[in-house]
Amino acid sequence: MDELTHLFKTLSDETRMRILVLLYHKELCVCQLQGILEAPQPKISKHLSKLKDKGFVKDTRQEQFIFYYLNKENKFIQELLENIILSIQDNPVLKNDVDRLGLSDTFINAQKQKKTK
Amino acid sequence: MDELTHLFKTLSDETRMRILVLLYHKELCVCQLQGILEAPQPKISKHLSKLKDKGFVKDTRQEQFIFYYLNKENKFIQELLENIILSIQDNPVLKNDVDRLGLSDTFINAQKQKKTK
DNA sequence: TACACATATACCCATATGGGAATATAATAA
DNA sequence: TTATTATATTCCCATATGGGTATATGTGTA
Repeated sequence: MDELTHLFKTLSDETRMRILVLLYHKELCVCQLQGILEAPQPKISKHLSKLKDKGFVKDTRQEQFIFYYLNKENKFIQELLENIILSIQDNPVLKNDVDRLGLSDTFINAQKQKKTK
Repeated sequence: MDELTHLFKTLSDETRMRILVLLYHKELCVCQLQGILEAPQPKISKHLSKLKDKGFVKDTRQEQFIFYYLNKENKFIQELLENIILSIQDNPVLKNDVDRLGLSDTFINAQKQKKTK
């Protein structure tokens, strides 16, 4: 029982929902989410930690960055997000976040860009 | 935005979820829910009040009882509950609640039964 | 009217939750 | 090794939430 209610509790936070919608489109590291959502780093990290605990996302380190991505094995969140994406036009906040996804590379710092050249 | 997260917040309580699953099967008054869920009356009333505020349920008075039923116009909750019902075998608590639905008439008091005869 | 029952509300308390600031940890760079 | 960057964690506070008890409101009945 707890599982079901805890699942909804995890979804009942605006920041977490915004993160999930963004990750649905693209895997992102903490600093990218920080930039897109314009939120302090501990805030992002704490929500990611909760999302990971609940099995919504997974993470992988790539050099100095830790990238988060949706846990594809979690069918529930996958389908739910698809439905939310479909109605995203109704939601200015989520729509704007997704628009800002184009900026994501901006938030990977200069060092990284130097290396990849 | 708030709407989406508040919606999940409303679903993230065990008692409310149990009530919704029961109402999916049958409209019920407060005293019947009290009996099935074995919970105090104010607790039931308060959760029903929240479910009503959020547009999940509606109510109608029939003599001294107030019956609650799912708001059929709310497609979201309707579909969500269908999915939960499908997986209800996995959930001992919800399964037991639905089994106890057969007792619902028991919790309508003697006066009512006298009148309807 | 007075009483009984069904339901709603108010009040209080304990706990959970989210956020900010500071700090810790881990990896890379110099 | 030291410094810098990326991320995680800790601590504290304000607020939200759910539950219990008591009480209020509303309806039907004697």
